[in-house]
Amino acid sequence: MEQAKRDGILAEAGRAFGRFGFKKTSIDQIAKMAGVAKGTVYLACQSKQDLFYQVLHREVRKWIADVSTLIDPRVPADELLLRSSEAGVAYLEKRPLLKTLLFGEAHSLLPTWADRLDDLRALGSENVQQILRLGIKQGRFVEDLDVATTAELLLDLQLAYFVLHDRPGADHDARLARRKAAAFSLVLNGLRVRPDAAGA
Amino acid sequence: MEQAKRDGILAEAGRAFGRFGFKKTSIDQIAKMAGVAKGTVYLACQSKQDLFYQVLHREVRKWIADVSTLIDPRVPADELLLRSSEAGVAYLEKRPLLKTLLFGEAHSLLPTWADRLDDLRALGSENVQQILRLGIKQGRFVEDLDVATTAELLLDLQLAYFVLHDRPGADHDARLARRKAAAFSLVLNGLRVRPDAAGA
DNA sequence: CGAATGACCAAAAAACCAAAATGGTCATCC
DNA sequence: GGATGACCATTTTGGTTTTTTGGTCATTCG
Repeated sequence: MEQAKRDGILAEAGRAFGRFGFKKTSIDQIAKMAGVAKGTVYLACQSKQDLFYQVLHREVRKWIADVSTLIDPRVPADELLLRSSEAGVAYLEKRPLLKTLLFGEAHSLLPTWADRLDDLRALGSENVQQILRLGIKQGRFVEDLDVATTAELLLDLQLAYFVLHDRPGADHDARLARRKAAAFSLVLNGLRVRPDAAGA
Repeated sequence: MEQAKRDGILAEAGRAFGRFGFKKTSIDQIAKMAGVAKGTVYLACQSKQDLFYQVLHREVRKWIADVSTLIDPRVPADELLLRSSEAGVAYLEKRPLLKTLLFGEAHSLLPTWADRLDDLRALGSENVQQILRLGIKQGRFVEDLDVATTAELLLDLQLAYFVLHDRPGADHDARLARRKAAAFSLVLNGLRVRPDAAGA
């Protein structure tokens, strides 16, 4: 199938899933939105689930691409970690598709889903890995670091934290700021090679 | 109302909520299990929600009490943090009531619920706070630490992590171990005053 | 007299079922 | 040969009735 048509279908599917969620979106609907017949949609995917996954996969790739533009080897890795974290969250805010789909429905789907989510997570942690490696090269982060594991950890914390604390409230912003500060203090000081005398 | 009767009602309510969840448990059922009439249950609580909250509150207190037995001022606070974290998770495994109720249903209840959950969380973070303060007194943790915020942070991370990763899988244990190691390396190195030359 | 009871009520949930919609296929057509 | 949409088995929906439930309170009991 022609790439342009595939792109169109995936784009419309993304719009639909984003607006109505997985369950409330029908293939007929997507087909109509994309201006093709239902059978054609099934030339671009194996099943509705697969379609959903393809959409998420694209979205995560875009996310990574967006955030990775920040990575400048001349900037200290600590600073990059902070920036990329904020950019990542901002991106999630700006494009609710990922947030909604990743956290809202993804959990309650097929058993195979967990594995695919892991794939997405691994993909999403690539940026953090890059920064970690940069930090090691810069001599700012400890050398004996399980980069892959630590990157996934940081990503999860970022996501978990984001989800855990987006409920509204009066002193919400102040508390969130305190928490962010505490978290970064913890994480960064742990990463720094050796904050002897001068640094603090 | 007599304390023993109140205890009995709360105990049965806990059993019922733990087995069937909040929605699928009826007051009639609890009353029957506790061997009292329905009206009597309402002498021990204001509403079903209140009853649920009282049960959770007790459970959290027991949890704290259980874990706090570990806190021995002669033990290095780093070690205590590790132990209490593992004990806390073990406790959750052993008594699924808390886990189920805190993560399963608590989120989707009344708007007021969020506040009460915060209360419970604050309560649950007391142990961690104690350890943090001990660590500062021992000269092992940095002095300028937002103890309350950091404690809640650590507790949340512990819980979030636990929930996020209890899905089964082949290499589950190995991955979890790696992640735990990475997390503790991050957190502890961040907390330590100054890991100069000797420590590493 | 105060603590405990259970019949009672409005409101919510479950049970039921017919009608509509949905995921997925495939013979047919351009 | 890539695209189509009528077609089918299975779900989901909408509306209705029946049952259960949270909560109350006049009455009873110790």
